[in-house]
Amino acid sequence: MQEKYIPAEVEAAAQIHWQKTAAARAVEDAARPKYYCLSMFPYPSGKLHMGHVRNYTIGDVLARFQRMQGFNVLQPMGWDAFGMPAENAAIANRVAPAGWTRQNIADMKKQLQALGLSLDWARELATCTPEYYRWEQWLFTRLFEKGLIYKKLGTVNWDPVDQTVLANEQVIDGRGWRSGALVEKREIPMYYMRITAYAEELLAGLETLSGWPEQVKRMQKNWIGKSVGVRLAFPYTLEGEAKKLWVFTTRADTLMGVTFVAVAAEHPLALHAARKNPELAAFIEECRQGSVAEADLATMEKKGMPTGLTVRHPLTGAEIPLWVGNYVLMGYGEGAVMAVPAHDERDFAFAQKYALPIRQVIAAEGEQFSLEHWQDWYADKTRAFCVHSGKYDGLNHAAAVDAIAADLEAQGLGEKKTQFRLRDWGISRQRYWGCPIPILHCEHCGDVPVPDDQLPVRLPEAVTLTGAGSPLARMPEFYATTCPRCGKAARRETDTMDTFVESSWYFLRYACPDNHSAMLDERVNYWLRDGVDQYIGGIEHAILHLLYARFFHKLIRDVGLPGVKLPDEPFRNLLPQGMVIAPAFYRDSGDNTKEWFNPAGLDLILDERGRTIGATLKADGQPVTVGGMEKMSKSKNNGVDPQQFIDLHGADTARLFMMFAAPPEQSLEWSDAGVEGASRFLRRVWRMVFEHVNAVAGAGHAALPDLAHVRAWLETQPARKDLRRKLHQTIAKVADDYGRRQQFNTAVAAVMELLNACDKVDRSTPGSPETLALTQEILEAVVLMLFPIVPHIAQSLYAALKPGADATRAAFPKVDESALAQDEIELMLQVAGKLRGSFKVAATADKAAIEAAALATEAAQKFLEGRPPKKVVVVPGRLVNIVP
RNA sequence: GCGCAGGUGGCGAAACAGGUAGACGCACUGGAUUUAGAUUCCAGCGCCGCAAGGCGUAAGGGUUCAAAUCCCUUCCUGCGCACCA
Repeated sequence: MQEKYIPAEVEAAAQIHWQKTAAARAVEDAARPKYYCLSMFPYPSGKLHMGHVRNYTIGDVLARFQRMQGFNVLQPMGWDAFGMPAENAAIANRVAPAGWTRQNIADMKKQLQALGLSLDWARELATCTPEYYRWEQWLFTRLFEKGLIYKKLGTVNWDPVDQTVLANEQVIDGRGWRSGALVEKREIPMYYMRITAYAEELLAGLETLSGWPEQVKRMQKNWIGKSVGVRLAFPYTLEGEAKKLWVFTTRADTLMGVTFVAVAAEHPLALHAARKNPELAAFIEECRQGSVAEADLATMEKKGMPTGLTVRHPLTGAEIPLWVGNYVLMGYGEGAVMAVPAHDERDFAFAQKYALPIRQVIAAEGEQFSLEHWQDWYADKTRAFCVHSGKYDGLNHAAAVDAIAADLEAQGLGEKKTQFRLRDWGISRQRYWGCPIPILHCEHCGDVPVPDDQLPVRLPEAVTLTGAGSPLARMPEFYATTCPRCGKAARRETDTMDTFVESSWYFLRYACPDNHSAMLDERVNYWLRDGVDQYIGGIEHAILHLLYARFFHKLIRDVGLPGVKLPDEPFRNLLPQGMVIAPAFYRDSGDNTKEWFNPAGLDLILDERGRTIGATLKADGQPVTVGGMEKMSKSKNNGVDPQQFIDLHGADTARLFMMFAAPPEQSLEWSDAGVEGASRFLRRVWRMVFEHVNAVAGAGHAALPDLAHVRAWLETQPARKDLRRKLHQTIAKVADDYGRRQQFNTAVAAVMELLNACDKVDRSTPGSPETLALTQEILEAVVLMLFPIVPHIAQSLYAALKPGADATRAAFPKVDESALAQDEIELMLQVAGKLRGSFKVAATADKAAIEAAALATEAAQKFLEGRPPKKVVVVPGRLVNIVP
């Protein structure tokens, strides 16, 4: 064994060994329990970032631990390869998105391999290949025929200068990111997936996901947003014709307090009124400006204008003014809302602004209604009741809703209805680099799904991108075709699918990526028998991706594939991982923008306590401003390049630092000093093994004594007996941290503590065959306990400790229960809840004996001053609290 | 704006079921080894205080024998908001 730890050599050797032995290859084996460990696949942006390293290290730690526990582990990897960055790169660098993406995949694969992840590369897939997306198209046609995909108008961001649809991300302060033009909302036909048809099941399914964090389930529940309310109509007459304006409300009990009704700017009624009202037309035009992002809509100033039209109150028949409001969304519900200013904050602010009447219809016992103090008790459904509401006066919330709904229903003006906040999923994108939507438009037959024998609809790869619309729409060789039903000329759909569609089912395809005749086959039944065992990925995916994937999984289950049986939920356990953050440094550029500097190009100025109080740019020696901790990103230029880092310190150091610095779900602060600590620890373990191996060789014993002999010897060696207890306590703790708690930082800390204890004892007594045997037991366990996190160095050290042994095939160390037994334990002594000392009792002592021992302590005597205690609380195994 | 998290020494964090606050690591200080540096080793390290002791988990209040942990109010930070992935 070499004295010096050289990560590059150790890691290369281990990786070659794993490759030769196909250590990570996953093969179906009905006789063995499986463990499917899945990390969210990356977008091939070109370079791995630290968020990836963290994500995949967590996955690898769990995969390796579960292998040591005897499971048949599948840990696959692939590429979420369609998306906008490839198009942006294509425009900027005049390279085709396909080639750019493939090169990035090749580069990133090398980086992933350098990390020593135990991935089964034989199952690698990329979503931009026809072998993958053809099945997505195939499924699309099935869903289209079942009515689970349909067409309707949807609102998008339109850049009037670049003549293109923009993603929300491309709209900055209401303007197009390239053109700077004011963005407009525009309605275009799009295909939608009927996720609302699964709303109930998606909601109910959350209850079965015991392996998901409550936080994520709550977010999904609120996102689905089931509410029971009343759909009701305000009748009106337009050009002599009787019509109804429908709205939905969860507070029908406030119906008598309605003082106006508001519709969206795009609502037909608003457009009708605007024809004769130029001022209103101008306002509607103004409402068209800005992005469609909900956060923008919700934070903008609420504005409105009367249409001059009125609707009638459904119960009283009173005339109610109809307004246009910029906060009412056309694509949401009915595109109209009833307003009760007295009992809704947003309506209240709107009414104040435009001097609209405010009418109290809810009161509570002992509460005075005022415009400042009604929110406090309005929502308190146990106390509030109707007032100024005619026959409904005195009814509480539920009774009033029932009565009002019944009266509305009798007149055909409303009914109780369950509504979801969840909206159907618009999947059409007017972009090139995505999966083509397999639809043909025929003048005679309408929208016709592409027949199976014409699938896949291949995305042409030789294209020129201009930034204005999709090149597919300019390629007759792509879109010109004939209708499979009538044989006449037809036009192929040129929109592509939302890339969320590809990422909604890739985890199923890993089971059988080589099947060219079916989407999935019976291998799925093995790997997904009860779903993916562990899914790991960024918390930012808590709602959208995870909800879409759950939905898609159920769609595939219900379409039914021959020989395939899917569980109801795809992901049994979910571990959402926090971000990697680092300090960001900048200079103000004067024009309200900031120039960000990478820490690699800076000299940091530290105060006497080691805090960063300033920094200068190496290039010019001038100061830069120290910003806060930010997510590592291109825009803040605060990223650390994983590859450079691995070249410098090794993959194991990177993995150890990432696992030790914070628990997986928390954000992780990058720190060069912390990395130094991780590196130091690995050198220390290496040195301890080196010294031990040399000591064993130098002692020249024929063989180290066996366990029975060592146990007997320990009875005469209390310090070493304690050390062996500590070893087995540590094994129990580390196994629990890996398996149940998934807290790797405390697992590492426990091993460090064990080594600290080991060092202390060792120095106090000389070596002997028994000592060496105990140290051997400890070091073997330490190396195996660390193996999931730092597999390369552990591979080397295990072979050094046990020549010929392969750590990759080793089982996780077992706890020796007999080593855990303890004769005497220490308890804390509290007086009036304050810690005043401690005392020892026999481990078998009962409550009475513990209490007696506590009262006999000097500290207790001092505080009691001879008086009997008022109360004594005994918590066995922990403490005694004496209340004098 | 709405939804969901989080806030503990100089720093990253630990405290798992309401029961020893600060494990483990970093930084720092003192010492040893070394030609020097790096490395390594030993000791110290929440705040105030000579000490006894007191105070201390964002702020304020409450429940309890006992609160970082439970409840209420406020403040701050992060994530998501449907076309970034």
